[in-house]
Amino acid sequence: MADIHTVAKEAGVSVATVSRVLNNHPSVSLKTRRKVEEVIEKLKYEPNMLGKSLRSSQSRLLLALIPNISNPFYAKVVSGIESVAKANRYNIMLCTTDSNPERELLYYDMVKKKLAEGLISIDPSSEFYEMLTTTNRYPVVICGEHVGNDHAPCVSIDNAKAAYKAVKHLIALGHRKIALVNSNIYTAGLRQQGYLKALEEHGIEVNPRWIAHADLNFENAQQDVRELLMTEDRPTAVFAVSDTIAISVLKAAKDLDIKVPEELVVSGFDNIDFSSVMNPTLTTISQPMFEMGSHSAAMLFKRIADRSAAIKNVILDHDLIIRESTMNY
Amino acid sequence: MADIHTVAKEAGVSVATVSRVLNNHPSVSLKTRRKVEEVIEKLKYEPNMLGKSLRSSQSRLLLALIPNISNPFYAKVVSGIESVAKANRYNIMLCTTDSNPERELLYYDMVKKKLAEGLISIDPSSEFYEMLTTTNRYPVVICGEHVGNDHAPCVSIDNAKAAYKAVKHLIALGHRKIALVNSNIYTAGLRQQGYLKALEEHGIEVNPRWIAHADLNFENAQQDVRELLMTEDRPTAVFAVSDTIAISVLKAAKDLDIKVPEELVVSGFDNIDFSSVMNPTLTTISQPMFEMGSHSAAMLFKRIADRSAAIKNVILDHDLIIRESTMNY
DNA sequence: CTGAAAGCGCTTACAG
DNA sequence: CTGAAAGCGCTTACAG
Repeated sequence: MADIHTVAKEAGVSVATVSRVLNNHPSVSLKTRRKVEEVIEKLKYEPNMLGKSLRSSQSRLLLALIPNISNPFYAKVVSGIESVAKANRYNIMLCTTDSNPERELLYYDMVKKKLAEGLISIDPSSEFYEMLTTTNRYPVVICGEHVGNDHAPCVSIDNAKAAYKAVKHLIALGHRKIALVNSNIYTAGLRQQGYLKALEEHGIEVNPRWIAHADLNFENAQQDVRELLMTEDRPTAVFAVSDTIAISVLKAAKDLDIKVPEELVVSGFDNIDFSSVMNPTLTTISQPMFEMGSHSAAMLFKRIADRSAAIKNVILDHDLIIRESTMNY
Repeated sequence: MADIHTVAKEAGVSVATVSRVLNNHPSVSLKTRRKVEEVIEKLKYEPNMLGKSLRSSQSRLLLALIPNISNPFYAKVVSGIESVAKANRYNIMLCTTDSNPERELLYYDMVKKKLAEGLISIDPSSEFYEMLTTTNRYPVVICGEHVGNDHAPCVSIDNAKAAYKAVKHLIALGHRKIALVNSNIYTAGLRQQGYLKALEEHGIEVNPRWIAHADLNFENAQQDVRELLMTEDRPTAVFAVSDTIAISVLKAAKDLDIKVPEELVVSGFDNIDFSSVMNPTLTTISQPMFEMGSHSAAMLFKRIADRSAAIKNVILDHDLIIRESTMNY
């Protein structure tokens, strides 16, 4: 593969001139430019990014960390990130972590090692989250959670309040046997707070057997949820901390011949695309996914430009979307 | 940020020695190693990957291109890729393309520019696909399609045959008014061939009005599909080239009060997780997603190791999975 | 408008 | 077991 020296020699100019042509430096004469471009074309020369990035110490590359690609929620957030990155002529690369701290660290290392200039972590694991808020020294933004400090600014909705609102809705429908299906994402804790607060406000005692924990994977989640629904004294309402879990609840209910919403009402969280095509369609909380992404990216760019900039956390609005799974008949 | 020289000076050794410690070179004395490690720790030194990659001309990084992250099908393929990459101590980065040739080229450029050593393209756009099969000079593997040549080896199932099998199944149920819902992925063409072949074999005339085209996005797809179902002489069976489209068909049918499977049977393609939690559950074609990914990665490594290696295309098995959406009542 | 030269942060024969 | 030095492929003041 040709390098910049080969091109320079072939074109009868210095490597400095080739570099200037490559970077559209205005000082190159049209004639020289033409000749160099011709040689570049002829030799099919491709500039080596490693040399360029090393020298200029910028890769114009950002990382977006997501737990998995199965949850369509993340797709929307990422497209928000991409739109801002594009406007700044940066590329973004997607990294799936499976909520595995080791893998998160691996990508964080790529920032340390200068392969990328910064990173946005969407729904980080609690371990990674802890690390970021205590020892982080690199450009990082957390998306989907709002506890934070100077080590890593955050973009999120008010998760506790959103959960509170969803559970209030279930209570308003007349339910008092309300289950929570939790998961291992960090925000789940805040959503649980909202759930507890709503119950407390209405004097509903918390039944520990109705606080379940489910995997984000469908097959596992269905098994987890089935146990909850098969108990003698089963709940009449379920609040799940994620739509994928709520969809597993719908499926498990169908398998157990429990009618939704007649015998069981269900609320999810996230408003993923699939939630509106389910049968019944799913009540859920809608987060401003695109905006969460674009805000995160904007904050990251601020941090990259000024490592000591004071960046305010951003809390965005959310909506309760009522659909068939909690319709009153 | 400290660099290798700072560490060397502080430890009272040469940069060569620091480098050796970094790379676990066995020739370093225990005492020296200890001292260097101490300084690395103290200075929180992080080796710069750009310098390392430039010098050693390997980044140990692979790219996996997927059209979008909304389709859970890709998640499984990617995890197959990751398992093989991990075994080779390579990292993989996910890139979403929206089936946009420009974006595909952008990531291809990262390979050209040495940021990554190779690339696996899952369901490439036809433009990108053409480019790869004619002018590609870099380590690339195509996943999801099997036409190919020496420029880019491929891993796939026999898409035409799988579609043929699915449509045969619809015919066996007694249907003759069978619609095809197509999309813009490259494999769609092959799946259409299978559809046509099955009809032809059974002397069923092709009705052009029953060959529809849908976007892979839910909202758009539902609109596209609705038109098909609202015609006077509507089909009684639908074969969709992707599960996400088939799910849109289920949703549109529900909205139009058309009972599935009683008044309309539906088959999808891909066997994504959601297909089994739909109501009714979705008949579909299952591809060996994980294996498709792991084979692709293995082929890519072969190509990286030997740029002129002859690599055979791989065609894997598939299964027709019959579920409620085509049950006979 | 163009070139010679220094340097980005590493690795690796080579010599001792 | 260790170091001096060359070099990976670029960019960018500096000088002319």
